[in-house]
Amino acid sequence: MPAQFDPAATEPRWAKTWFEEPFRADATSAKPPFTIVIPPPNVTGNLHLGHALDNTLIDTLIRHKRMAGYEVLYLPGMDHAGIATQMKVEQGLREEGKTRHDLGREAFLERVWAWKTQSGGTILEQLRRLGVSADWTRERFTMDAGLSKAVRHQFVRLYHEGLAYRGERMVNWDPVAQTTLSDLEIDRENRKGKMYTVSYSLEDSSLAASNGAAGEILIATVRPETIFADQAIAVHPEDKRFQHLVGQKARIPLTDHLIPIIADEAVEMDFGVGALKITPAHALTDFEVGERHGLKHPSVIDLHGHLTSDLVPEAFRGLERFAARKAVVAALQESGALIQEQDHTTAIGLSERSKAPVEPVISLQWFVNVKPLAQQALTGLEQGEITLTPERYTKVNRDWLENIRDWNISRQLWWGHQIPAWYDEEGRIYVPDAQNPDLDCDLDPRYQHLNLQRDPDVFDTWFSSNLWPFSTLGWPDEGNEDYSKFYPTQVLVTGYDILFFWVARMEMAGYGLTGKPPFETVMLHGLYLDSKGQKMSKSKNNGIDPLDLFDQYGVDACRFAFASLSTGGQDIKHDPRRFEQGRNFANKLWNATRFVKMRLSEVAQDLPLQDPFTPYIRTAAQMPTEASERSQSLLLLLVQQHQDKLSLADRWIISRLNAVTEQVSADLASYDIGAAIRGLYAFTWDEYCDWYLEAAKPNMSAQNTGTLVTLKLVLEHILKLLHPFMPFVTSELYESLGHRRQLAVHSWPLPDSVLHDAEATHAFDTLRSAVASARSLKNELGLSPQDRLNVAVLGEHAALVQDNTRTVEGIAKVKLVPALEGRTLSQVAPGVTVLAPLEGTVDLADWLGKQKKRLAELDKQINQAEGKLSNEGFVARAPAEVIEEEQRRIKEFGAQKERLEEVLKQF
RNA sequence: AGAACCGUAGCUCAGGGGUAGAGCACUACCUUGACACGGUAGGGGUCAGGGGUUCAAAUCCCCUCGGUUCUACCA
Repeated sequence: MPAQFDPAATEPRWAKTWFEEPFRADATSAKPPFTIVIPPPNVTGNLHLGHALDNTLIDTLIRHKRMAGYEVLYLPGMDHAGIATQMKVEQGLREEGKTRHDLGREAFLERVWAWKTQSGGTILEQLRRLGVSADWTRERFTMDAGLSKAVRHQFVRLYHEGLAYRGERMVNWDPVAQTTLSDLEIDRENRKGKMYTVSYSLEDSSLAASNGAAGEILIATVRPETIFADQAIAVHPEDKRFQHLVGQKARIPLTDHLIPIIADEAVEMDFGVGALKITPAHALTDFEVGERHGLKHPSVIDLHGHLTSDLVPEAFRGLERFAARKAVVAALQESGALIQEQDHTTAIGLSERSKAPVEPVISLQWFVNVKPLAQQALTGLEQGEITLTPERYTKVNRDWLENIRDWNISRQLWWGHQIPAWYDEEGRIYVPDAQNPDLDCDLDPRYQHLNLQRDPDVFDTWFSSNLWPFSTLGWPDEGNEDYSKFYPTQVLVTGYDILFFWVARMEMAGYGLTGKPPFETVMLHGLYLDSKGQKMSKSKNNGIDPLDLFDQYGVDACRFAFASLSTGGQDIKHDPRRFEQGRNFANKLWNATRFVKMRLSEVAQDLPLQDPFTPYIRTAAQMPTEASERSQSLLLLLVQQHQDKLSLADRWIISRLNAVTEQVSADLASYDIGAAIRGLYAFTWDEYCDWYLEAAKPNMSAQNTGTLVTLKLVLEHILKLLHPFMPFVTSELYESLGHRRQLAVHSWPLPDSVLHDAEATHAFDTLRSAVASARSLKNELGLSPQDRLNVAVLGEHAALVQDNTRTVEGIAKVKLVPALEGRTLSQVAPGVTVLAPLEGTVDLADWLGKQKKRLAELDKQINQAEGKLSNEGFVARAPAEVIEEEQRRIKEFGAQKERLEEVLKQF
């Protein structure tokens, strides 16, 4: 066994095993289900740290539950990412000098599928490196037949319930991708621009607005190129400056068009010049104002972002919107209508995919009225059917469901689920019957006399990923085994940044279509930020590739870092030191095992150290009830069989292990994965390796069967507890200890109060104090570790130390003697004072300084405790345990103080 | 404009009414038969500031300052 753990030599074999012989979920099992569906990444995507974090947390929960005896399903898959995928394939076509229209819809889609088969989905391969224990036989894709059927059923149902409708509304248009977008596919970005003050002349030149000269009214705008589509000028109804002008008319500059001046509450009096132009076709708020005032909404910008329409003076027609802005500004300036131009920062909406500024347009699209669906989800949330952790996100979830707007679900793309709606020559809509949703209307015998054309558009990708928790399990076939067994799912793990669009939509779809919550618990984690605390983005080029981290530190180390950095949904700032810590920890574990194996093979070849329950695998009938588990507890068995042969250290580590087992299980139950791994790290390193292994060293002859068995079983127990977090190294080590079945299918240890041993814990703590004191003295005396120093022990627990002479001498590398002659250097600790002969070159002043500091500290603690106890309120109101603790502290610190003063008398 | 989170050792972060913690960094010593990706002994903090509640506040409440994020946006 090499002296260093080499992840590269270990990981590929296990990753391959877990992919080729996946952990298949058995829908017919009698075990209780535990289901997590992966948040499906884009088929175009690469693994980023968010995915790695998600899936580390998921796999940790999953591996734990599998070991704990649940029928576990971890369902992997991807979504088809409508726009992203289509743009990717179109990019390829462009390089061949073609467009998708050259191929036609059918050939284009064949090409997309070919791309998907060949180069899509690398992300799932990357995920395998992470060691996820997914059921790869159940991998799903949102464009699969089954999931497509689910989408179709969803639409048909919503249509017949009156919730899906077609209408003319203002939508977000991506002029590059040539499709509508939902609000959530838009990134807001603050950009520097200009705000223009423009003069509109009043029809009645005898009037004046107080913000301009006679005969004019000034308005402010950032989009002067849209003035040709203006339908009104709006002012606030209570704005005294303009009240006399309401109902009057003004002329759009560069044209002869007159528009009314209206009053609307949406206007902010204090902003700009107090008046603004209303352009209902080109801004959402303007559209809403227009609706209130019965304005028309002519458009002057076409779907490619060019100025068009008879309303536009010929000079500007055909200009691209940003070129048009320059031209219009120049013309306004020339005509004297441009009064002012000032710098102004506006939040501009950019298409998430094409990065083009989004153009609000009025268009005929399919929408879903989500209010009733949101209401059902809200009710479920209120009733606690879904729990969010951290709990504070419940409010965010609720706010989102309460304020949700109608959802534009149609996209002008080819890649996606084509909308199952047909139109006749008069534009009437035909949608399949609710009873027979799979029958296309143009194949429906009832409609053969009509010339039906199918809607060419496809659904928003979210209109399929909202079904993911149940479409992947066979819905709409609710009699399906998988659906019956594994739905609703238990946990959803994702970043809080997509609480809004994905989580809320799954909740609505779950309640609306299955009548059940899609998941019981939503576990939200924070964003993974770069080391400066900034969000990673392509534009900033500050992304960190998890695959590089895997290479550099090993996957277990990365999983350790992800797990230990994740606390309470806080954002995670990248810190390489945490990955080093994980790497070092994996190595520590490796070497602890190496040590145990070496010693056991030297000393104990004949000992019956085989785990008596290997290959014991818990079956359905043996669900972990407390009673059945007890009889199976290896540690309990160990304690029973070797009771007389256990050393103090053995008893101590078993008691501590039991406490840690209990704590880790509790942490996992409350989804506090960070606390769980931090606790395991501390126990493994600081207690098992630093103290127990050292204490065991002098006790490892063949007669010490208690220690030899403890050594091995505690190690195996640690490997089990760590397995969900660091599956590679633990599987490898467990196997190397002689187990034939892989660690992942062994059972999760349960704590047992019988193993709690307070006496051993206190006693061993005293030994630790004695050892630490002896080491400290050796340090003061400038001795090297191998020098055997004679030390004597005084104090309340001196006898205990003497009873464990071999252990203390072995760990501290000292020689315990009954007493010392002459001057001594001493170290006072709880329960014991350790003395060493004062010889050689010692910096006495330094040592005395430290002792005085220590004395002052003791005094401070004693005074604090006495202060509390002399406070009547404290004695009257504090709990009895707290009062006893203070009394104990006075006694303990008092004893130490006494001993310390005794020691200092010599000087 | 609303909402939430954060401010603890030099750095990155745990803790979350009753004794201030970890990793890294720092100082000194140690290549001792598991591990230098290691070991031992140390140094280092008025828990952002101010009020309040309480017998007791780093922890709960309020305010201020600083930082971050989300949502909505003002032409």
